[in-house]
Amino acid sequence: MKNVVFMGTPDFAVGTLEALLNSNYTVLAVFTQPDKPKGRKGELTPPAVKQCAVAHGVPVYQPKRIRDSENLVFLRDLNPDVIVVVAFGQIIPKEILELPRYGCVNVHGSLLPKYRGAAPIQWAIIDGESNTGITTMRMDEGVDTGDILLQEATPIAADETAGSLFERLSAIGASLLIRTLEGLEEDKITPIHQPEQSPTPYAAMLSRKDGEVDWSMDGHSLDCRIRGLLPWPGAFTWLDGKQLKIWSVAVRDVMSEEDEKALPGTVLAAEEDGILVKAGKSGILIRELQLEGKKRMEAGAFLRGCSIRPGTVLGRDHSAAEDV
RNA sequence: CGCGGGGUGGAGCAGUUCGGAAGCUCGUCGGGCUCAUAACCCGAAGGUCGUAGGUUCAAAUCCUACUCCCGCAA
Repeated sequence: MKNVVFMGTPDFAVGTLEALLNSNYTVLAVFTQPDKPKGRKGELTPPAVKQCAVAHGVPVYQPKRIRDSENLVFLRDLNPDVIVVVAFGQIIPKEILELPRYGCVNVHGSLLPKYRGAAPIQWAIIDGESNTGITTMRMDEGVDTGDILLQEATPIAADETAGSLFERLSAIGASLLIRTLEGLEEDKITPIHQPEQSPTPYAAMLSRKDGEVDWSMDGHSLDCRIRGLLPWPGAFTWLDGKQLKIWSVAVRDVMSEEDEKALPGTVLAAEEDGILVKAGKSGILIRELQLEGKKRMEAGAFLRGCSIRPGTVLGRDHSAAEDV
């Protein structure tokens, strides 16, 4: 086995592509998503994988629909021994899956069958899992349901964010893929069939809306959720009708009797080390935040310029009533 | 030309509506109180008010252009 076609799109896939480029395998071509408008000005930006491929002089193809028959014809001509797919972002049709001799190998950011779907890394943190990992699998027609080839686990730290976990898993994925290809070649891997049902809900892609904080959730769950949402889409709530982004929190369980009665989202205290907010039946200390139009800053700095009285209620439903 | 907020000593902000002495909460430095302190009291330093131009007797404030940062939308 020598010739590889790579399909991938975001940062997460770049590590694996680089590992392939630095290996004995030959990357015939790279498939990635079309350039998309990005940022405040909507400038057309190429995906991270494209930038990497271009830098290494590998031919890049950006079909809008991988299903279109011309792609199948083209791939047939390339005749790769294997197609490596990492966070590509399009469903690959059966005809392509069956094309290469060794099939299509996918690098997935969870320990399958857990967390099938587009955002496995984030959801593992949101659910408060104590560990997760990388799975390489031979793709079939289902989403992340193919036979498992190799797995490597990594613990989820107490202060883990999706961003930090992404970085780590990206590196693990790169090395695990190379080992997987070598293992396949030497016929040393026994594929393991996945159970029909995943033990976890489908890990759907996150959107900005998922970032709105539900203060009725208890402190620990909220902490996990906020960390799972960082750095994108991020968690936010509302203060006086303005959006307030939350960057860093700590769970606080100890509450006075009076605090027990407070509504979820109520500010219980605002001090140098943070803003204590009622969350579910416990509390959350907001340590780093960012008000709409302002920069990210620590709670102490924020309070020096903008005082928040205890009793203020954060959230959409209360911001309107605040003015009364 | 997508919508909106902002740039004021080292940090975070007020002041701009209605032009007329540069303020607030901290930090820093010096002194005092104290067994002691990040606590308290007294004092000091530190700012071309994003840049350039314009109006005016007078501009942080009004007008024009530019620039940088941020929230939303995609």
